[in-house]
Amino acid sequence: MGRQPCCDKVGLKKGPWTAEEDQKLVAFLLTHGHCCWRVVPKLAGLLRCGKSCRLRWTNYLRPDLKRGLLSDDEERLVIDLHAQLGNRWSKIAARLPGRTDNEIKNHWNTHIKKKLRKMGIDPVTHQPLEPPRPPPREQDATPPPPPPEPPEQQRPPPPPPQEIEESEEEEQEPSPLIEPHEITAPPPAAAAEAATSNCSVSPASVLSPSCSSSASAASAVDVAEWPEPMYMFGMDGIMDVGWNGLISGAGVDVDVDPFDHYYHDASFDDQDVWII
DNA sequence: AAGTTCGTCAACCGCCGATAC
DNA sequence: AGTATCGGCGGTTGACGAACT
Repeated sequence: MGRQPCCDKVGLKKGPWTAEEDQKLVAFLLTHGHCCWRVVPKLAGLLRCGKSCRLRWTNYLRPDLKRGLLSDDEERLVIDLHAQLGNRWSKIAARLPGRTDNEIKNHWNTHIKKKLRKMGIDPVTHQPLEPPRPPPREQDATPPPPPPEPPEQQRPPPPPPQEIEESEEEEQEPSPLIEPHEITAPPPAAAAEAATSNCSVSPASVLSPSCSSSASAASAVDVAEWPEPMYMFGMDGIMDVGWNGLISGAGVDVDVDPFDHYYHDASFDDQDVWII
């Protein structure tokens, strides 16, 4: 006897999220934290799969996310890490605070790959590209060893010059290019947005590290009791208003840095970086 | 101005390891 | 011990806007 299914996938909405759905999800997670994703959509009043909620939250709604293009420093770091880790985007993302694996993966595929190729570097092996060869003649059909760009998933990551140690005690954590304090004081691009946000909130329930039903029950603001302002702005509003506004709108006590819990336990080691 | 192509990125899909039952 | 689900990951898709013809 296993667990209950995540979702029956019947009658569940797919596709782009609406502002209202975002608001519901954000409000719910900020007040309750996520106990287990399977029940989040139900409790939040969403016709979404829990998986979809998790994805939306981690890739778009998380309050600590930086928006916009990666800086040059971040880009360099991504390239460095990719050379060592290969396509392990989550590991790479764990070392870039405020960035998601999806974002990095997209940026890699759309920007960095091209850049590296232009520079004559193979984005897969990080070695200089071979000079273009004349097309093989028809008769010698035996394909030349390594094809220009074999499917990446079939290749192991390039042999790391020095494999990044992932164990906690041994890991020589390169001090992240972006220090935690820089997240609370985001880069110029985000500064204006952040200016409206003193980031002085942390719903205790959001801090609950795991499925502590007591925490969510004790501090829970019943979904039905969400304050009206929660619904007074659209998704753009969420970003514009800033998290102060969003959180205060959610009726949550505001006396702690809302982002603290994200880096408080950050080891930049594994997926456990983002403790909610 | 209209049509086409290209680039970007949010979201989905399917797989896998961990874990609850 | 075995089974089924959860949560997370990486790959892929498709919608949309920008650039180009």
